Amino acid sequence: MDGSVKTKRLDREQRVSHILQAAREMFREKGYRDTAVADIAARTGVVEANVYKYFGAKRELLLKVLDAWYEEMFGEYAAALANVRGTRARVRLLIARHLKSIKQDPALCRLMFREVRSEEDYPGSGLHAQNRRYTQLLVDVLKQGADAGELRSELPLPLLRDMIYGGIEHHAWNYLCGRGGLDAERIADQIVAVVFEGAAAPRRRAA
Amino acid sequence: MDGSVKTKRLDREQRVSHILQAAREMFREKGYRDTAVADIAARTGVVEANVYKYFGAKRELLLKVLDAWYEEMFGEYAAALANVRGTRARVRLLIARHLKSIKQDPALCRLMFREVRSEEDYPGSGLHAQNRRYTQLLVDVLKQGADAGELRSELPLPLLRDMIYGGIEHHAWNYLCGRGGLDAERIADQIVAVVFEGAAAPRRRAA
Amino acid sequence: MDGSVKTKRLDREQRVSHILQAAREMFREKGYRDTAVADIAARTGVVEANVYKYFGAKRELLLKVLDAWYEEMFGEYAAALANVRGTRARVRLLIARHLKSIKQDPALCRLMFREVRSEEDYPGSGLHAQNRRYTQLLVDVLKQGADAGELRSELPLPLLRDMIYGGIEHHAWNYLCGRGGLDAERIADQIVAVVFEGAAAPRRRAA
Amino acid sequence: MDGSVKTKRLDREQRVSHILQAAREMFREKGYRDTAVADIAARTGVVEANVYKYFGAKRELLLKVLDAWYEEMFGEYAAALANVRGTRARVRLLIARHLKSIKQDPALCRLMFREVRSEEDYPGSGLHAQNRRYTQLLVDVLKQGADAGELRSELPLPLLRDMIYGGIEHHAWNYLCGRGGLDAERIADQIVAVVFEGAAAPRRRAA
DNA sequence: GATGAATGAGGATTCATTCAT
DNA sequence: CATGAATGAATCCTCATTCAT
Repeated sequence: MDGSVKTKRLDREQRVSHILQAAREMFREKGYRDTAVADIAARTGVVEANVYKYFGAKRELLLKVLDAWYEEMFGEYAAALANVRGTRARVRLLIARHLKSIKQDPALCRLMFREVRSEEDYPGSGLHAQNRRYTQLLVDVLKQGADAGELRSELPLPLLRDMIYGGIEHHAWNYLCGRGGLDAERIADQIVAVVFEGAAAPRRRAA
Repeated sequence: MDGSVKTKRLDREQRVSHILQAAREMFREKGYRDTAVADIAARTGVVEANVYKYFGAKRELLLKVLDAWYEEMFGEYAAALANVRGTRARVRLLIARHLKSIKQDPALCRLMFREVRSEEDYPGSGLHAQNRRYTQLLVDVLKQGADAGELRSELPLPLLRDMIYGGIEHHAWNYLCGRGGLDAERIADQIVAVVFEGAAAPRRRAA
Repeated sequence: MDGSVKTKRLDREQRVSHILQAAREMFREKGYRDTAVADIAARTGVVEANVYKYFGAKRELLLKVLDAWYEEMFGEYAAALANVRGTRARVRLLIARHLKSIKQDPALCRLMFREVRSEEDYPGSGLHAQNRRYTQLLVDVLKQGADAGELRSELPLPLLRDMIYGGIEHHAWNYLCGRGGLDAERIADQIVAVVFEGAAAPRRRAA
Repeated sequence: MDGSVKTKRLDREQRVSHILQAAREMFREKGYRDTAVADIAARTGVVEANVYKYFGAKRELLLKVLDAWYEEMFGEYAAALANVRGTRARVRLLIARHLKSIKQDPALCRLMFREVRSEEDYPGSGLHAQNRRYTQLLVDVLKQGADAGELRSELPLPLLRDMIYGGIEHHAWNYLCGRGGLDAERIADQIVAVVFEGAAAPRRRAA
């Protein structure tokens, strides 16, 4: 008797998962605006109204798709971080990983900028929280670095985070728009260098 | 006897200017998508078709509005720059100015991100060129700093530019979305500090 | 209490049929260009978007309407043909029938000329095929006549078909444009006479 | 003093002629509907309102363009006809000429069918008269043939005319729509043969 | 006679979303 | 739970034509 219930549950979960998968593909291929709910329903093999059964609105689909994406990334990064020591190496890891994520799925990345981050419903949303958790990884690493004396203690960490992620995004923009390449390793090195050493020419030691 | 106002006959230049003004206001108030061309026409006091006479498409209006905005900013910044010496001070000037521009007209700023930068017609457009000219101001200052020996010579200048502008945008995002404040001076100081000194704790002098 | 009538829920087939019917009527009454899709929707008792649900574009409606028309005519003619023997009588039948169709529904006839036949999407369309099938009836009859020795064997059948149908249309044009009458029987006789005997005066037998 | 007047006159005529020329070209290239009055004005090098100075409406331009076309053709055909004797040869001349005109300027030919002949303002228009004068050439030739005893006397001449011109148009349709070729001489021969000898197999003389 | 600014009206199409069955 | 019929609202853009200067 409960077997059937469990089966039902699985069905529902699978259905939701299928729809999300279809949505992710379509959004990737055609973008958010150019994807009709009907398209997603069709690809999933269900009817439009069915999509609304599981997701209240088209936008929710978008949010859920990106949420899942962050979930994946977060898990991977956190795991990778566990194996690396030294603030500099850890920062570099997160930067390189972020760049690689952009390379691997630029379409989803664009969705974040184009369709989500600018919208009014983003701040406070679950996706926003997810995003914070994601970038918080970097802040934590920086914090640990500061605590360990590897970084200046008075640094405005959130600003540093913004300069890193913002810089990456700014820099990757052309790539995201389908133009040019993206050499993750090299850029990661350069960012780390700027962040740690700064741009100022070293003072002559003596006199 | 009725309330209708006969549209005054203006020459092309004036009419174009009026339409642009109205568009700027409407876009600011309601955003791009939620502004109908008819709205702009109404505010200008002309008929919709008249708008299309001078601007081939709604999107062109958006581009022209932002173009004019950059034009204004560029002129101001370049002028201000002429009065300041020292790389650090000059960089700080541009950062603070940029932050203030964001504070002053966050709506136009959002338009750039939401509606323009992500779109396919942006790269290669006149607005893109305008934007490059704008950010190039900073690159030039950095370049001069490097030439003068104030900055490391091997710095990847474009990346530095991206970290600064990207960092600013990332950091200002909440403000842009109508949340929180923006202390331009303080942030400018912090960014300059990070950029010039870097985040690494200074090495102990001795052994 | 208001006059609005709740649209009855119909299944796809019926709805499509109703829309087609309404389109046929409107096109007949006001012509293609002067009929708005909204008009058709209103007459059908549904909303505009509903029309687009079943017909991708206004033009598709036109094509479908005419397709149905040809379908009707083809069935009737083919049936009638089965009961008549002799090439001359069979040819005459098709000519008279065609003339009568023109008389009966000149508006649809005009639609073919004004809106369809001249357009680029016509050749190769389903309607084109339908039209060929229709006129092929005549070619087949002529072919049988030639095989039976009633017609010259070397006749260019397609040209003959064109002279007959083209002649009919040319001749009926005034009627189609709402001027003058159309005596189908008499014209059919005349055409048949010209086609079979030709215009040349019979050679004097002797000498 | 009257010299200046004459100059003015010439100016006006030239202006009209230029506009007509431009209209003819544009209509040929882009069709009637897809040509804006502004296009014609631009090509002529004048302002839109100027076109309206000389032609009351866009449609008048179309009519005038085609009128001039018929004028040219009529002159040529009438002249050519003067040198040919024999009804059959004369009929064949007109047919071949008509086919060649179609070949030479299919675009203008299409304009007649698509935009003019089907419209309500055509019957009774000057262009209609022009067209009648043009086709009347053939009727006159046939009439002369009948009077001379070369053709049956009881023939319905207008119908014969319609079968010939209608047949030609029907037959040339594919060519007019940009598909296939058009062998004027061969088709002319075939039409003449059908018209004069008819389609019926010659009766066996004897028994 | 020319200019060019301004108009007015029209019309197809798209989609997210709901609701009766 | 699934279906799919129905909706409603929104908007860009085109163009022939007129009229003040």
